[in-house]
Amino acid sequence: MNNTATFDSTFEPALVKEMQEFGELKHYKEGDIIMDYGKYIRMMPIIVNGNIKVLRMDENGKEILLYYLSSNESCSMAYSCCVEAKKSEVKAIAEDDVELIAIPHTKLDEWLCKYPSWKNYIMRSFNERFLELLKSIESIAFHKLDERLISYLREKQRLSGSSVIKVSHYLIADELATSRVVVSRLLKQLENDGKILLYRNEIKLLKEF
Amino acid sequence: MNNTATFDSTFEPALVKEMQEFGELKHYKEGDIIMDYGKYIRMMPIIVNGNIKVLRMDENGKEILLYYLSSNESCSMAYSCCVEAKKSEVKAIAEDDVELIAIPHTKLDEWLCKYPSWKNYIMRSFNERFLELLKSIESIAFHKLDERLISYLREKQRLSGSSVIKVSHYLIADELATSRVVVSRLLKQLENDGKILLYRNEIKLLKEF
DNA sequence: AATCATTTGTAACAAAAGTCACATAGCAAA
DNA sequence: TTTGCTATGTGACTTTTGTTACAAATGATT
Repeated sequence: MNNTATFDSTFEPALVKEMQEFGELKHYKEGDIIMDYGKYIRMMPIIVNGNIKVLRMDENGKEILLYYLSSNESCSMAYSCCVEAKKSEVKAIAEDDVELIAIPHTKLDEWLCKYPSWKNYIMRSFNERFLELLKSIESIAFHKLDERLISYLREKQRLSGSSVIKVSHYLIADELATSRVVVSRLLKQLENDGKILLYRNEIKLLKEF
Repeated sequence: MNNTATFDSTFEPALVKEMQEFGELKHYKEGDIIMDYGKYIRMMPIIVNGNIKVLRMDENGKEILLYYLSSNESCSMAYSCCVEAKKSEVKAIAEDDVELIAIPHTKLDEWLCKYPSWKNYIMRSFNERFLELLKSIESIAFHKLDERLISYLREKQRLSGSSVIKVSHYLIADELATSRVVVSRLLKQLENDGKILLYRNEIKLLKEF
């Protein structure tokens, strides 16, 4: 394993060394399913680069986007699942090409007491994920679809670093837990307002957006 | 401190002893604010008996119910906030009379390495709270108000152990993040369907509910 | 009993979101 | 070029939710 440059400032040298020794560097391509509902989780991922989207499905198969994980972040859900040997309640998909370090669950506990920086990282991670879920709840409970759609597009822009977003209206509808027709309608409204341009599988955000 | 009978099966004797020594038993009356937005959190609560409701407010002051905490449970949010010396992002109110043990933040870390049962408790707590939030998201995103209202009433029934629920339509509307008129309308529908009986500040759930 | 604050009921309407049906456009493989 | 699949556009309609306004009921307090 290499590519841990960014970790050097976060973790103690001895921990970085252990991470290099016991962590396994994994690669995923865009669209790969990294974690799925009901699967046991045996390792905790720390993302080196790329973005992961985390989804939740209801009884009827409808999925909603919970949050994204980016470089240096980790899924705290995975952590507590590992420690407790639980099955996953969420699905994780590579949003683009992803490189991550898989930490075997046997080490998670050990490091918690051994390295303060690890404990802090885990706690910060729990807190961040908790806040992401709160943000998600706020978004659904307090904001109308047009606002949620705009937030969604901004988030995509932030993650990809580009104003050209490659998605179909169907995917957006899925991730916002609504229907395609509604999304098309709202997007067309944004286009009429001069905020965006619509193409097949592509949305271009203008300066006015 | 006494009243830790239920903890004996969960925690090592030595830990129970430490909890008795360092934990502070606190009492709250129904409606007391146990934790508020922006306040620093310096102790982690473990509930001995009673129920606590945890709320989240948006920018405009509207609040939504996140979940309830009952006996033996704890707010994992408080834990990570303690460790990181963060301000609270949520509000906690005593749903009925509450007794809790306040663990000072200095002990949290120490016990994590010292007592496996403590670490397990904390991890389970994180996981449970995470799942509560997922449930909350599912409820808002996938279910219509009539279904959410029914779940709400059932939860109240479960917590109070009674089929007679003492709340105003206003409170329900607040906690479900909707308006009073809508709640009254849906409740009246349930009454017409022979599922409940409506009184002032009181809802009686019938067998048919 | 009269007063008052609070809660609940309800009509009427507006806005938001969901659904159905079908047309059209874009792209790629045969 | 034709075929076919997928994506998008849009009208028409329904359902759900939100809003406003006001009436009536309830319970506590003078």
